[in-house]
Amino acid sequence: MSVSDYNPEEIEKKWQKYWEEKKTFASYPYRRKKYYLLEMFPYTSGSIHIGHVRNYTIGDVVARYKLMHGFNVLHPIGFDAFGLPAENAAIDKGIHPRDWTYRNIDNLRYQLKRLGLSYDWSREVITCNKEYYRWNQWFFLKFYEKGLVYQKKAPANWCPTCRTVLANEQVIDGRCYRCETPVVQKDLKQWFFKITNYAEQLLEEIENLKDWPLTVKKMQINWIGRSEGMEINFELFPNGFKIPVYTTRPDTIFGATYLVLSPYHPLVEKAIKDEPSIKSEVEQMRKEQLIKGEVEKRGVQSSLWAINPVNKEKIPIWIANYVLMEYGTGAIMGVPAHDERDFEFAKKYNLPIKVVVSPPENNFSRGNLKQAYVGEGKMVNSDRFNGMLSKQAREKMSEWMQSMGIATPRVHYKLRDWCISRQRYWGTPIPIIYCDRCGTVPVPEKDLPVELPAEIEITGKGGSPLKNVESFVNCTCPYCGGKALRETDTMDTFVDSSWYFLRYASLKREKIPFDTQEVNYWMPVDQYIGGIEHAILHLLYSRFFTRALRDIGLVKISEPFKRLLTQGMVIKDGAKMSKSKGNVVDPQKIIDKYGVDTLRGFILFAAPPDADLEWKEEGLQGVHRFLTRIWKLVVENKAGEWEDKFEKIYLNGKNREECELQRIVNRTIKKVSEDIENRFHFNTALASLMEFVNYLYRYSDKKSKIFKEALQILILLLYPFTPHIAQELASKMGLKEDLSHHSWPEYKKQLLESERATVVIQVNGKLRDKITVAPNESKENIEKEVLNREKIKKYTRGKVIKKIIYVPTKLMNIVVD
RNA sequence: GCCGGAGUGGCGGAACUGGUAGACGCGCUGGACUCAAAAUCCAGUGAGGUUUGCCCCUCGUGAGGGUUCGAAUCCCUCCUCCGGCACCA
Repeated sequence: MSVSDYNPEEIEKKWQKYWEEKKTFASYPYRRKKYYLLEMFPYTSGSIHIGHVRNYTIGDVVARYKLMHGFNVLHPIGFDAFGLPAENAAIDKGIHPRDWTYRNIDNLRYQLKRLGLSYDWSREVITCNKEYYRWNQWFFLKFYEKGLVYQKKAPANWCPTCRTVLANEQVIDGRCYRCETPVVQKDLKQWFFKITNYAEQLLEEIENLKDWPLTVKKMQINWIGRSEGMEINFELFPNGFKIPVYTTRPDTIFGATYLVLSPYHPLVEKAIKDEPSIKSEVEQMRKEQLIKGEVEKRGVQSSLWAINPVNKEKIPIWIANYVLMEYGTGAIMGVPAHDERDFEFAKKYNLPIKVVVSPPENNFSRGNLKQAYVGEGKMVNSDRFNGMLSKQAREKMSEWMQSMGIATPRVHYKLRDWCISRQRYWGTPIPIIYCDRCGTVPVPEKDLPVELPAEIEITGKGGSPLKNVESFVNCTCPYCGGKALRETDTMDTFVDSSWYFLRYASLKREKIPFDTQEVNYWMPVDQYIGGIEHAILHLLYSRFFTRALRDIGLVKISEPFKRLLTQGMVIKDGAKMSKSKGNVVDPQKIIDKYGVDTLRGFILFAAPPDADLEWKEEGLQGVHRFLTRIWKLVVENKAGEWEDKFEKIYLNGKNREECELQRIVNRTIKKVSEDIENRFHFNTALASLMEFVNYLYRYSDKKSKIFKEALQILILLLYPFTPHIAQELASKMGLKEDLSHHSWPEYKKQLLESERATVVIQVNGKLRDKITVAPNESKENIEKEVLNREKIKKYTRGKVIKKIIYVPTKLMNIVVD
């Protein structure tokens, strides 16, 4: 490479080996103040990509920084090893999912180690090991006992050609990703976790997550989707059968001109019986509803009629594709004047539109609306409520309807129960047995784990692959001893990732999922770092799981992740890196060329962690140059032994240059510490280190003791970012200690400011001059001085000085007429 | 449509609570070293104007208004891009 003998590969491998042999990053409970740092574990696909490197590098900086502050840091890693791609590999390449997965894990582990990350490898978790997934089964049984698990029919994506169930991500534009056959929906009996039991808690307690990004919190709030309204009973005419509808606008009930049932509403069967000609129409609508996205509204009028309970009006009952069975009661009152969707529908089918809320402007002609009016206003056409404000009417009418026994207040959520059944092989078997005599029975705890059979043929055809493994399917009922069949679905892999952080936090774990005492010591995770794509599902499921385990008595806490950082994407040529775009950068190649420290340094320097990062090869060279400059600076100027009395640097400044160096050292320590601690702005921290290095290059007396001390500080500050070169240079300077055990330098407040401050002088807010003053100089003295300056006189001559604003040590603004 | 986030030099990005806009890096230009190149080191680098030259002036943070002594930062209106949700009654 050149003059410098900085050889990244050699020193990086050397220190990686050292850390591994010394178990530098092994952690044990109950000592000192704990700090649990976690990055989202990788899915076991092929190899590490730049996104992983970014994620794990950010974490590593924080881990090493916290270690230097004396924290007992828990920093584990593992592998999210169950999932669909393993089965795809089996189909495409004929490799057993298990072999594919373990081969990938070996590769990933090797690559992660080459990144020099400060992991406690002894805590590694691999979710496809039976030692791990048996506890998924155990939790399933516990949840079952608690009534948090139930089974119901639910539609699954079905490809008629492949004769298999597809995951949502395998359905592309309504077609099978493999053969492009249109996907149909098929009702299957599936297992659900009752996450909706926790909907209110999960929503309310979002506000306790003070250190989570606002966007993630907003996304979860929207996802849970709480709404308050009334359930109002309409009556079927003439027999009085009750049809409850849910609305958030009970104030508009006098404007209901029809009633709509979801095509899946139970009453629809009766409607079809009465009027068989609508059957095909209804079936068409049912199909339409299963397709994602908005379709044109359509419906059909049934032969049924309903009575509006407040005015006894007889209104028609329609069946329409825009009403969902899963939300509310599956039936709505149609108020076209005040609901956009009802309006669109009523226009299409010429249904009457009755205004009951008059907007404040109040000049709209009845029956001639261009669009629905959804805002607040004055009640009209609403009997005794006329003239009342709609907001008030909402309360009064609710009370009134309640007192008549026709309505009850209701809260609804968009959040649905979590369907955990997957018709897949490579996942955790659901521990359930179907017995003809005893029915659906859970596998007894003592029989866990229900092991995934090794012998399997995966074809991508048919239903659950486990159905064809007779030795798996056929079993005996644990209660009556008779012949029985096993459940052949496996669990959603989000179950695996909903508690892995608890498993990490426990060293004793053969006979238990985790040690409660240890987990109570380590939890919650103090800092969690990962991609924004997990903002909803993974993070919400983990919050649910933690609460469920709390209620079973296994953990104390409710929130698993105290502080969350969602890192931005890595962009190249204006697009997210992806194989299909062909813009993928292989981290291994970068490491081979520049070393890990350069790669880490660049990723940290190019953008703050929560912003997207633009990949630029040239930027790497800049960071490499920076590291080489440090290398040269230290190697050429180190002298004597590493001196561990850093306080000297605060006291020993004798001449002007030394005093300036002191000041810069102190400012740099402050800047780097605060950038890491408060904001994770590693880019600006590194920028200040670059400025520091540039200054040290210009420093004249490089043989002085104070200069050597400055170099030591530089190395300490550098360590979290580029640990290998920092550790090597420290050792070259004679330090025997591991830098992660060395204390972080502290700055002295009184040495941050210089004896002279530069004050900017403005006239009417425009920069005109600068002046250096003593920091404690009085406003009056500075004023006197400033107003006498020729430059300033030029602007004040002949003008009236109205005001002078002085911001001490920073700025003086002279305001003239 | 609704909810977030972002728009700053040729580029990535700084400016933390309103107080010198453009730190740091890349790129580019010039110089030193060299037979030459690479590497390295030093200097310059928002746009425009003015000047022999240091100087100095004007404009400038997506657009337009406003608040303020002072706005990239706060308020209003709008545009563009990115992400999430999307018939949830």
